[in-house]
Amino acid sequence: MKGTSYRTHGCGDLRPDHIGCEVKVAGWVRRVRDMGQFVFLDLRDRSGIVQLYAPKSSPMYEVLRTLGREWVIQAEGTVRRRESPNPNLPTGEIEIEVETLTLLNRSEVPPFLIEDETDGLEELRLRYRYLDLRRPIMQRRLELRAQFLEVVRRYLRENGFLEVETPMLIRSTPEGARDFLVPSRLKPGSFYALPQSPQLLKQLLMIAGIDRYFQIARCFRDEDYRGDRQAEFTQLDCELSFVSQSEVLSIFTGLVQAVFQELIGVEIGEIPTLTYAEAMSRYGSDKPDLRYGLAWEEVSEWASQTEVPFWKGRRVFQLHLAQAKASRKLQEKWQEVAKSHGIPSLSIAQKEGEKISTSLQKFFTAQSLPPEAEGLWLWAAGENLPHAGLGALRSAVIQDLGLKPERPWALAWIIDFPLFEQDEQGKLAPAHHPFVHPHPEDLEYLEQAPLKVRGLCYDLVINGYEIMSGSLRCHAPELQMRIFRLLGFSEEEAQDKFGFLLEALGRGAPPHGGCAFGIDRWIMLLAGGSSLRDVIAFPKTASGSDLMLNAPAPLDPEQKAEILRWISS
RNA sequence: GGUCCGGUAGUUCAGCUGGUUAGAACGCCGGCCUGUCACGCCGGAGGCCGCGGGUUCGAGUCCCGUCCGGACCGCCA
Repeated sequence: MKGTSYRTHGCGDLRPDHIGCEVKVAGWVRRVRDMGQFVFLDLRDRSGIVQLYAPKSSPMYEVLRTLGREWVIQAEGTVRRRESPNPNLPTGEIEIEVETLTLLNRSEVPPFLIEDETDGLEELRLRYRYLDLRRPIMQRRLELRAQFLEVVRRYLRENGFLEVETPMLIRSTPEGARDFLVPSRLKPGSFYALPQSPQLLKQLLMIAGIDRYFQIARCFRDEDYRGDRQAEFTQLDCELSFVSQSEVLSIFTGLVQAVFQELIGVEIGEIPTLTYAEAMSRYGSDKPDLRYGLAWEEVSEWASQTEVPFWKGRRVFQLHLAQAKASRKLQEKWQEVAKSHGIPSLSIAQKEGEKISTSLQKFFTAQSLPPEAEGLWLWAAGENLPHAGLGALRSAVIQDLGLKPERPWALAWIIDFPLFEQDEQGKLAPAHHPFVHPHPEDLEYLEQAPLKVRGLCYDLVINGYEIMSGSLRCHAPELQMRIFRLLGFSEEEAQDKFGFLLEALGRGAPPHGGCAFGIDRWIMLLAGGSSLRDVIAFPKTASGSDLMLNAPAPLDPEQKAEILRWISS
């Protein structure tokens, strides 16, 4: 740390090399320990903690012992070797014998411990976020986030990307999440929307010839929040022209490798690719947690040759754990899980040597299974097996048996997502967003069998979290219009909502595609946390309020009246 | 929008089927202590039991409403 008029060193920077030096430090009082004949004081700043010392014979003794926690002080003194070192502290071999002390500011007694292991609950920590962020562990998380941005910027710049900012006040588009709206004063009755993502703007940048773009973009979605979902969140938003899907994946594999390597020293190697169809049938999820090898296997053929009557003519999926044992209670719980996810039949068997215990007793002996196979089996059967149910069962089994991950990090590209899905009313809806380029092999039956059409899109899944999502986009206006028509937009509606895009596509749009990383979530994983709020400096609660600023808040009456005038005209 | 859990000292919590003066630990304040670093020891202060209503002789405890926080479902292209 560079010195200023307030300090010559950071508290945590002092080492035995400094013994004998006259130093000046400034920071917050972490704790005072008055021993009678002398006093110790732990002083904290961002660089760490150093112990101040004053013997009773010094005039500083009386000064130090009366200081309160979190008071801001400046101390001047001589670095000396400790009589009893503390090996748990980087500065544990030295202390500063204080000669001059300046009180820079007092502090109220803090409502919770300003320590890595705090006693404050999250609600309190959010209310006094500036105190929460004073905790070393929180500062390390902010540091990790800053390093992340640094690595990402460097990698992308080295690969020819241009960082471009796009506006926050844009217009609302009909699909997707609910928009946050901003009333316009100069055009009463009209509204801006805050971007859910810079999707269309970055496509326009490609048409502008920017070629390779990125942005650390703040995005806003007015939906309900969760531990891993905030009203505003940060995306690493990227778009490239003149690239194939595999080229996009290869460029961003490099980025992901660089981040893991430089931030946490982990070599992730190549990232395996899984199709959507494989992911769904093996793991029951399009974002499987692949730290666990456990996978469903279709055994319909084998099942039809057994005596089990309700397996005949049905599809049967099997989950086998060679080492595992499940109590009756757990088995009942899994039956509930299966039932609540619409799985028609779940059978469970436990085999040890020649002994087998199963609800299939009547139709089934130990000989029905290969002799060397042991452990726990689950069989889900039905004409129609909802994949989500298989996924929920797999998660439940992993959690309830307390399975240990086979590896700390499991990454995968998931590709070949369907382009469309059906909503509740049976209407066609984009599975991803309406600008995804259909898979060229499936283009011919776009109109005939739209649900079978795959998109040129890809997700990156890390430990069961969707960290990045992207696609190649439609660059031909005719193709984009075909998609809009399938989604039920008339020519006029499409022109009204997306006219600017269709027009731009008709003015020399290059083939292009890109992606967006949810970086809050990714940094959360890298920091080893399970809450987004721990890696965002000033996060909001699950109901979207900021407990420190007390936002959202009612308006002044005059302000409110003015807004209402704009809105209703 | 729905379901569930919680709200008691500065903090984290306990408080049984309703029953005298609502507790503990940490923190805070005062005193003592020659090497602490979660210092130790002695003493003390500290409570609209989230808010409003109801039931009851009597409510922290039961009921209704409301606000706040959390988890989950819906939602989040």
